Amino acid sequence: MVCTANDLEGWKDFPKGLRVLLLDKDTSSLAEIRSKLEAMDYIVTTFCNETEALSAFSCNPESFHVAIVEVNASNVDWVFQFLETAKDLPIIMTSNIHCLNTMMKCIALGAVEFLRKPLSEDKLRNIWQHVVHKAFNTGEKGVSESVKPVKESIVPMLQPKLENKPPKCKISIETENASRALEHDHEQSTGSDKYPAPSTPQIKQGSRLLDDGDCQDHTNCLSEKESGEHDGESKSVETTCGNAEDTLHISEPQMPEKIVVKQEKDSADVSKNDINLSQPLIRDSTNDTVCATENLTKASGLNHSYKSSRKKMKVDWTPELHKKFVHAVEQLGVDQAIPSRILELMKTEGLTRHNVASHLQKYRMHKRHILPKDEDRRLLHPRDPTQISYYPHKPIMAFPPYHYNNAVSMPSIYPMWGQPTGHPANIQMWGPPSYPPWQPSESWHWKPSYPGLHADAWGCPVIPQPLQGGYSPYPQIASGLNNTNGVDNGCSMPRDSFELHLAEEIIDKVVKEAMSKPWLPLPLGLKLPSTEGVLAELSRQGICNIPPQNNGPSFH
DNA sequence: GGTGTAATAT
DNA sequence: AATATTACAC
Repeated sequence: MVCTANDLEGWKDFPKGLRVLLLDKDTSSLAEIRSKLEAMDYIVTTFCNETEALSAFSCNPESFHVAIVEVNASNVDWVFQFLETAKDLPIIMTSNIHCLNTMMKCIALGAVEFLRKPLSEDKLRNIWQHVVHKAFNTGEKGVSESVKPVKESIVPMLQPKLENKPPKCKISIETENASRALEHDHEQSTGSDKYPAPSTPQIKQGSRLLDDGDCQDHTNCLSEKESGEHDGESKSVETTCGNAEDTLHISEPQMPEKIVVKQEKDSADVSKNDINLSQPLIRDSTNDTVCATENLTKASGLNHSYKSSRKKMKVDWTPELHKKFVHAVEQLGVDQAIPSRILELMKTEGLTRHNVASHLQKYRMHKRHILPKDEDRRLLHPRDPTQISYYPHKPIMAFPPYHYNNAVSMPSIYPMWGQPTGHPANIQMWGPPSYPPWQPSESWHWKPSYPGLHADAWGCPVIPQPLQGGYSPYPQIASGLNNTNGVDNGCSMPRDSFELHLAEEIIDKVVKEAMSKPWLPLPLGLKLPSTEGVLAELSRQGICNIPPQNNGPSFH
């Protein structure tokens, strides 16, 4: 075959660079089509002469991924011959004439589509789909092992439309148009349900032979509305991939990461073989069917359930996906980390801006709730773990410092998760991997370990607690001093951690100085706890009477 | 129309 | 509980 599934796997900007053989007697038509194709970044080789075209193809069949061949009264025989010769090449016929017999014969001989002139840009844009179709439907030898299950799943996906026998969706792989075609069919209830979109992978070409010959009707189901970005992303995963380049989803690292749709219940029903669990997951909260796909996924291949199945896909923010997210945020920097940009960087199929926004919101909230405290503590607490630790059970520096105006490269400090082989439930995805798992609720809504202590209300250390366990408020230190889990977190400190270390020592000195000499003004950077905070805290601890003179350290 | 946030729904 | 959705302000 000219283009195999394996070829497509490494094709990053697909369908850009698609090599098109274009044959047309009419030079003006030729030029017009060529310019349209080239505008789509297709590589076009034009021919006015059949012989030249044939010889060019014969000399190097690999030069072309797809052909667009004009049929006219004079070259019909040649066309038939060409179709026989180039069976593996997806050949699209075009013509001004409208002879059903000719069309049927072309199709029967393997032409993938018959387009009536003039060719619209949409029609031309979607010629890549035939390449994909051929790549995936050219016989077992031409299909890579990894793709076979996917390919096999396509048939039951599409067959119900023809045979009215609803299968259970396990995996689907589809092109943009395939899903859009379904959507189109469903929403518009056109009478063409029997036929898959002509520009999409099809079960059998014979179905097209049943057509009345009006290619226009089913030539291209990608309407303008569909090809444009419409605001369906919040409701449908499928609709988020706006352009063709983004919509070829073949299992391949270079391709944008795919998302798996799974059902929350009944997951046992799902063929485990069909699901790549390392992929991000999207759960269809509507019908709870797990569907894994190499690309856009929907929970059911059934037309009747399509609408419901495409309602709400919950994104499962797996560690990998979250890592990707974090990486994107880091790349952009805090200032630039907005949902749309993050989404771009993440290059994750099926993920919508809304998904990212939602996650970003959560992410920011978490940072905001956790980190300011950390920052405060970092500023105000002695570093020496032998001295003070209010949070003996929790590594409060689960996150690196978060600066709104100066992004810190988190992964460089704390490689997020770092559990490539899945994510046990107890892994705290928002924290570094080298700490004992927290209860998620604790990580989200930090509460002091000791109910009596409200460190938030206290701007400075006032009630020293003996250090328990090996944890310090400063994970680097804790793990460096007491590396209980074998992860060398302390050594993974970034280059500037040395400066950080020095800064902390200085701060320690300042804090100690301030505590030992409470009569002196507080140095910059240290602030007093509010009176309300002090009183509230004292009252929480059952201290209602404040003696005129305090023993021990005091800021008053 | 995108973004951020909080509240609310699923 | 996690995520999506919504409403609102900017």
